[in-house]
This record gives sequence, structure tokens and C-alpha cells, in this order.
Amino acid sequence: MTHAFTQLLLKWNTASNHRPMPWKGEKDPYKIWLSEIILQQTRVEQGWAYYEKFVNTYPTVHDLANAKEEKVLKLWEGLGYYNRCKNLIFSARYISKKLNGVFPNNYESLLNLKGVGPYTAAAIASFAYNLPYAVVDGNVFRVLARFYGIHSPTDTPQGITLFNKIADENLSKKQAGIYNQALMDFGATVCKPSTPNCADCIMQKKCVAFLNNQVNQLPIKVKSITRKKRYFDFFCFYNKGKWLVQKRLEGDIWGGLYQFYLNENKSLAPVTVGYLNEVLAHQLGISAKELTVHLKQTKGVYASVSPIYHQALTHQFLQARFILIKFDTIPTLFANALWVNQKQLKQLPFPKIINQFLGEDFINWCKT
DNA sequence: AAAACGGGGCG
DNA sequence: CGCCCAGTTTT
Repeated sequence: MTHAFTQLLLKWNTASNHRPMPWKGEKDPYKIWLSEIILQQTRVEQGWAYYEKFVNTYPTVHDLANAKEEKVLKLWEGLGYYNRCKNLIFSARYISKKLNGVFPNNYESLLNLKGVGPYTAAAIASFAYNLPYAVVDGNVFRVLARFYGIHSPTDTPQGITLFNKIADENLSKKQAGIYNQALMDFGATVCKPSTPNCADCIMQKKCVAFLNNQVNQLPIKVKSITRKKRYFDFFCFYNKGKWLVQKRLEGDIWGGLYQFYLNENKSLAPVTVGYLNEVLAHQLGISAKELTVHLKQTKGVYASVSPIYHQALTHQFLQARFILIKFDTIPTLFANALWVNQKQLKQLPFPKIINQFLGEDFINWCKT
């Protein structure tokens, strides 16, 4: 039998769902996959332009598979959660080379792709192949929690299991793709996280949360976020038109992106000659005394310090400073580093907080 | 079961 | 400033 919820949702979809999106109605599983990866933990408005850049630059899975990782990361730059991009490339190569470009066409094989979890597998399965798998994303948690008045938390394994069960029971098996799309559209435009449009809602008479005046309390989450403060001093080493950059390693934020030589601290101390000497000596692997000699030989100069840049991430609060150090002759080796000119620099992917600096103070540093 | 992983918008 | 967003992976 069909649940009242399902009937109301499909009715709303036919009568009142006006939400155009570039991937809506798309049947190419590759493009659907692309859109779903881009949209993980990302608002539709934010992902929109990235989707269009990606389908234009890489129209087929082979185009993406053959692209250089750095190019793809540059296209992803600013979107965050960069592992999504690396998994995207990995899976594109797998599909292109191992599967001869034939996209997986069932739930289990979709789930086997790196970067594809239960949500994304259900989304592709239902949108591309109309297979009966219910998507469970933030919208679905919220809409179901409110409609059925469910007080189980949406961020514990038990709660998630419960919501998966309810989502599956309510799915329209015959119109899985349309139902899933409708449910997310409904959650995003009517049953919104804050200030939901209950006054005009077609589900009003059946919505447990509305009838009990609990709309604003649902869904329930039990975990709260804590933000850790971090302080970055980026040392911008400059020599004869080239800048020293390093590729960040995995295991922290921004893995695979580039940065200037980083010294992370417990706070932002005043930039003194002593501090600079200490960092520089350590970076060069020599003692402070040797450093003095070294600086004389290479004519190292401390030129200037940028203002402090701030950025708030979900779990971190960042402050960053950029310290310009010019050499007249090439300094001795820097491990794991690359000297690049300004043009090459622009082609590398950087974290947002570095890009802000590159678009402001860095320009002036290059002129002087 | 919890932590890690970006960046942006909203109240 | 805290919460949320078409979640997944690792610890």
C-alpha cells in the first residue's frame, strides 16, 4: 500500500514543485554522479557553477579520467572537502580503464566506487536507472522526522537505521527517481531547516510535528560541534621571480593542495627577528650561528608581514599570516618544495585563505 | 561510536 | 556564533 506521505509528496511535486537545476532530469549516470559528489554537504547554490564547469570541461568520464589531477583540483578549488575530488578522479579512471567507460548500473556496484556511500548510490540508482532505493540526506531526515514526529536523533547509528527503514517504507518503488527528487526539493523549499513554510504546506493536516507544534524542535541531533583554533605563519620565500611552494600531504585539511612554507603555532606571536631566525634555521636544518653566515651569503632579507587573515571552517577557526622573505641568491635546499613563477603559481590549487592573500597583498609584493 | 574533512549562508 | 547544507571515510 502507498503511504499518505508518499501520495501527498507526489501530489505536491506535480502541482507545486518549481525548482530548476542543471542536473534535474539528467539521465547520463556520469553527470548524475558528478552532481551528487559535488553536492555532498554542499548547498545547491554553491555547487551549481562547479557542476557546469565540470560537465563543460569533462563531458565524459574518459575526459575526466585522462585529466591531470592538479587540473581537476584547480577546478574544484574553493568547494572544500577535497577528498571528494580525489575520489572522483580515482573512480573516473577506474570506470574509464577497467570498466571501459560503462558506468556501474546497480546499487551494489555503485556503492563500491570510492566516494560513493549509501546516499549517493541510491541517488544514482534511482535517478539514472529508476531503481527502488530511497535517498536519505539532510532533507529526508528533517522531513520524515517532522511528518512522523520522530524524536530519535539523526546523528547516531541507531537513529540512522530507523530513518533508513522509514525512508524505504515511504519510497514510491515505481517512481523512485521522481519520488527522491521530490522529497529533497520539498525539504529544501518548503520543509526548510529554519522558517519552514508550514502555512502553505500540503501536508499540514497529517504532519505530526505541525499538529503538536514541534516543527522547530525536529529533527533532533545529539552531537554538537567544537571549533579548534589554529594559527598559521606562511613563509613566502622569493628568489629571482620565483616563489617556493609545497604540496600539502594527506592527514590534515587541504591534502593535495599547495601552500607556502608553513609554521604552525599555538598563537600568533609578534614577528621578531628572533622568531624568524628560529623558523628559518629549522627549515634550513642549520644552527642559528650557521644561519647568520648563511643569510650573509645569500643576502636573505625579511621584507614584510601581511595583515592577519581569518577563516571559519566547520571544526576549525583559522588565523593566517604571510611573511615575505626575499633572497638575492638561491638558498640551500628546501625539502619537498617547488620553485614556481607567478604564472605557474596561478595554475596551482590553493586553500581559500591563501587565495585571499594571493588576490590582495601578494600582488603588491610581486611589484616591489 | 567518534572524528576528520571546507566553505558559505542564515537567523 | 551555532547550525545546516543532495555525506563519506578513517580511526
